[in-house]
Amino acid sequence: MGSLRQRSGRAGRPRDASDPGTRTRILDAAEELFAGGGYEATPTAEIARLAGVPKGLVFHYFPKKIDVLVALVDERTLVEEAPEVEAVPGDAAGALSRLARRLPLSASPAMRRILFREADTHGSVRDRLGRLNGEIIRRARFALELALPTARGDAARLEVAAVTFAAVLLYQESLCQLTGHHIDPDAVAELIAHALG
Amino acid sequence: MGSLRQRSGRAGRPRDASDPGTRTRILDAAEELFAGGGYEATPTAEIARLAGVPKGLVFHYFPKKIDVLVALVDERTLVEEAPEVEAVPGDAAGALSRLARRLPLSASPAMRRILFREADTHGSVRDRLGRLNGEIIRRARFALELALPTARGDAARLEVAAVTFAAVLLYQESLCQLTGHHIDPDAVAELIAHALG
Amino acid sequence: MGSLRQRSGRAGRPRDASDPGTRTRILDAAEELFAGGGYEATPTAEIARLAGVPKGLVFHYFPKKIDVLVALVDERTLVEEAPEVEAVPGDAAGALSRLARRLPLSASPAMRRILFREADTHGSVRDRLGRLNGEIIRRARFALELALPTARGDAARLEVAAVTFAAVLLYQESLCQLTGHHIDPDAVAELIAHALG
Amino acid sequence: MGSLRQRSGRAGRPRDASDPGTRTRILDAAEELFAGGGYEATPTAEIARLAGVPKGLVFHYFPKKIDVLVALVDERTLVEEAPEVEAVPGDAAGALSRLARRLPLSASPAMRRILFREADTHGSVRDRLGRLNGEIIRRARFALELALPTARGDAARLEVAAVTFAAVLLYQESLCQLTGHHIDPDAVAELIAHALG
DNA sequence: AATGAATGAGTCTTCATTCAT
DNA sequence: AATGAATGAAGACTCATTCAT
Repeated sequence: MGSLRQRSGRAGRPRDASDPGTRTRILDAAEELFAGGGYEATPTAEIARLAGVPKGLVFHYFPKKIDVLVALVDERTLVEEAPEVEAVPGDAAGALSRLARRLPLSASPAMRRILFREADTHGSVRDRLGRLNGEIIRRARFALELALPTARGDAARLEVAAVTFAAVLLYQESLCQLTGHHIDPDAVAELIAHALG
Repeated sequence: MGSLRQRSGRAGRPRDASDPGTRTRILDAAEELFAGGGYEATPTAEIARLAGVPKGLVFHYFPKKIDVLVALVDERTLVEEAPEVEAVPGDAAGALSRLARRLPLSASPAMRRILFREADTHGSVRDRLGRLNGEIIRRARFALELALPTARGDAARLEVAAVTFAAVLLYQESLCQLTGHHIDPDAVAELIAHALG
Repeated sequence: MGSLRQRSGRAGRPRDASDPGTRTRILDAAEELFAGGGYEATPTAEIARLAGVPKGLVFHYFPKKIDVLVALVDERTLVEEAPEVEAVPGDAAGALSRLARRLPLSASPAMRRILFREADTHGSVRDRLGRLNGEIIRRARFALELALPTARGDAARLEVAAVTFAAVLLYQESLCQLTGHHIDPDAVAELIAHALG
Repeated sequence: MGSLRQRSGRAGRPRDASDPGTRTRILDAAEELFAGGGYEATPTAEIARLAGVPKGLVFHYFPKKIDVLVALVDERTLVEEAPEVEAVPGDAAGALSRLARRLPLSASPAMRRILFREADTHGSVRDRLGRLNGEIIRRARFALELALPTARGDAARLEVAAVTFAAVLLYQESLCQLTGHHIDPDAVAELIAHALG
């Protein structure tokens, strides 16, 4: 909150070089508000106010309110091109930790909260979350396979390890925020590595 | 205009022996609807319709809509009196699995989904979720200590194991529903036991 | 249920030259209705109907119903800049009568009725009424002092005269309406002048 | 407030000697609440709660809510049998002052506030207020005629004096409450006597 | 593209009133 | 007479959405 520039000027103002553009400002505002109070609880008028644009303009860029959420999810939770996994054979914990730090999410913490919160009610958000989770699992599995060539035999356990780690990675913030209990991905990585080692 | 409101009213029907009671029917309906579409998206009128009671009666029992949610959380997510943990020394996986099957939650899956979904926006729900999580962590830790007397030395790792397992337990349904990826508590129990063993 | 609310909207008609403006029309309607049936007994929908605007527009200009009353009191019961009191020495009755005709109230009779009726329950209205009364008392006292320089010695009686006259002025309409008994400010002015003369 | 006995017992309880009776307790509660917040703003449920009786019982005694107000006005604002006016010839001020102290109103201050507040909207209340005012005017006129036999010639001025004094008497509390300005009936009596003297 | 007044369906909530017990 | 659950009409207020300018 308070991070967005307020724009009090009227129409026709020349675009400032540092002006991120109206559409972007609207999305910035929506991201902040959806993460804070949730999609349902955020009136479009509030988005407009925080973005510093007139109410009607939001509907110029996003004909329906849901389009704002869809755009946010589409544009701000990209699954990045798979970076190479640097796996040192034998160092499963390190491989997972590195994965954690390169989450294939260009998503801000705010976007991650939005993903969880709205997945329940909005199919497109749920799809995106599912795909993200799948991608993380895939990479965790791959990292573990690289780090522990000998463990390949126990595919089932490896899968469980990958799924568990993915869950921890994606949910860590929600977990902390909702339950008040911290969970440290690195420690979990270490635990899992031990289980497989 | 300016005159007195004229209103008509009628009294209720006799209570059937198998009737669980109006208040219970309202809570049943609310549980179903909140779990399905969420608290915000569920009009009180819808609760009344599903419960088979007139709209006004919902407010007779629950003066504010939020009171329905609070009652649900208060009455249907009880942390049960700690049952004895049956821990066979050496069998950490079994101890955790048994814990999973005796979740100190009298909560239905629906209630668990409600807990997560609404914890974000409703403090009292969040409190309850935090307490539940804390309780599960405590019991998991205790179960592990009983099952693995020798592991007591590594308190930190034990804690990570407990926290991870609690997260999996509480979130399993949300995880599955939101991401489409199943996570099997028993397999995770086995994984964790291996890590500590 | 659980889906997004679909709504339809339409935009407003062009403004006629003789159109006093929507906000003004709403206030006009509210003034009439509040004076007639009272604030509590007037639904906002009724205000909208009389003003010829859709229900929602009332809330566009006045977010809460009470804001309509407050705006009415703020904007339509102005205490005018003190006009000169024309006092002919010796003519106290005339001075008071002239004061009566220049009540420092731009308030219509309707607004005066509203002031009394709602002062009971709405602090801001009560404040305004108190200030008006104070102003009238002040002017009545001043007028009497100018008209009766010799009476200045008896300050207490002059004060009682001013207070009584102010009460009659402010309440005359309510008195008549509520009790059915007319009270003529000029006659009271004459009576009071006699008492001081 | 707090002056009414709370009755928590159930039906069939023997009537205590000091028990004023259910009907009376309901009226007591209503008087307090109507004077405090007004008739419209007082739910019948609130009356029942303050009276310490179940909601349904209010409607047993008073089938419609308005009947409570009507009963209050009928039974608690009696115009007393005219007491003799003690008028000392020549002492008009004293005659009026004595009248003020024997207001032909057995009404409590609370009832007087109710009379004014609800007269606007409820015909029967307005009637009663009109009759009271008429009675006070009549007595004031009579008192003045007795005290100032010589003033009889000026009937019009005497009438104005009576009307003004009646207004002050009836409205004194409302005036003070609404405007914050005190008005002293004795001082007004003195003023009026001077005008006629 | 920009603006904000206009629209009205929908939501929560209140409350007088009835009636079986 | 006593009790409180039951009923539903009405009212305040919200908000996505449209459109003239």
